[in-house]
Amino acid sequence: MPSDPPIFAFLNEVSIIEHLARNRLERVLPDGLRASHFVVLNHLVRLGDGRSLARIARAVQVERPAMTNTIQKLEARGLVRTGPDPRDGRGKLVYLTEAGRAAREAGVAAAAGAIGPVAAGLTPAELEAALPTLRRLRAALDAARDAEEPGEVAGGGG
Amino acid sequence: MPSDPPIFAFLNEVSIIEHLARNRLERVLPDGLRASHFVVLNHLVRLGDGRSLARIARAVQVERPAMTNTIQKLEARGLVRTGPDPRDGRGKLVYLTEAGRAAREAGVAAAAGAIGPVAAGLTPAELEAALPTLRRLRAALDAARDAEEPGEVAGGGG
DNA sequence: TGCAATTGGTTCGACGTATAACTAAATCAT
DNA sequence: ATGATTTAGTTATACGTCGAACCAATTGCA
Repeated sequence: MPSDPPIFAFLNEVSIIEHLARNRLERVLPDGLRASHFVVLNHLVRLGDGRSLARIARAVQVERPAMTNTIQKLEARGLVRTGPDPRDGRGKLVYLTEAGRAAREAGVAAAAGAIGPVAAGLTPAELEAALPTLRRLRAALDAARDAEEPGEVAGGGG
Repeated sequence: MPSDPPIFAFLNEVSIIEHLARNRLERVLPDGLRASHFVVLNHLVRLGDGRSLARIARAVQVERPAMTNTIQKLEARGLVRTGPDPRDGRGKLVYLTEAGRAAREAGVAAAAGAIGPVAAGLTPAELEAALPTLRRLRAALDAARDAEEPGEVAGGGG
């Protein structure tokens, strides 16, 4: 049964890597911060805060209920604060607090410490060589989502 | 803040691709089969059945309780059957049923139909070019898991 | 202007997975 | 042999995510 087109082998590796990397990341993240929370913090630092839940949800590829949950947790920890959107009565904008920025910095450092050594066997050049393929595949999958809004997608990440 | 080593950008893409691909896969899998269930079916077809839960769990990178749950669901659906391990009184071996093999075939077909077109923009050669990097990174992450058994890892995983 | 369709945020219910803990059986060491 | 350690499978608990449903607000269209 050699029916194993490269795309399947590719996605298989991707899925295992995602799993291992997320587990590893969450093990070192400060204060029990979840990977999904960290991703949101990162997103706000990198792309700017004052964004609505729905916008962030689209960007980091989760459904709105998940983002409601994430933001509630982050707010309970004092890492973000929220306020109404003056331009849209439905909206709710999310802002980073100083603690949030600090947590993000700590998270980045922890991530670097945990992932860096693992990636030591791979050269940056090698990783960068594979990146375009990943980006194209991600873009294709994103576009295939029933032409739902392909919107902005979380930038570089880390 | 250019602190974005390729490894982070890489993992960011990986995590998004995993998410989109899994969602897409589960949307087409027959009978509400979950991706994690499909992975186990696939594993047994490809590498042979008559394996213990723990062995399968290690191979597909989930904890044992998750595998207990998965096998219970698969057994309830009649896709696998289980029996004691004659060589190990603790063990429980998992066997595919005909329905299980059929479900796997249907899943593969569905996956091909759902993923194939998406990957149309990427040439097999391009994907294969990136594969070694993915494999090396996966191996590195796997080895980094505190030297827990790096054991067999699910093969190509189509 | 007024009503339909869409969008934002939330809650509810279902589900998969992780960790911790427990029992049984196998393995190791002395 | 015998007790300590490890491993297999399971259960309990916590938690994050999804899909469906709901209401409020906005947008689109007649």
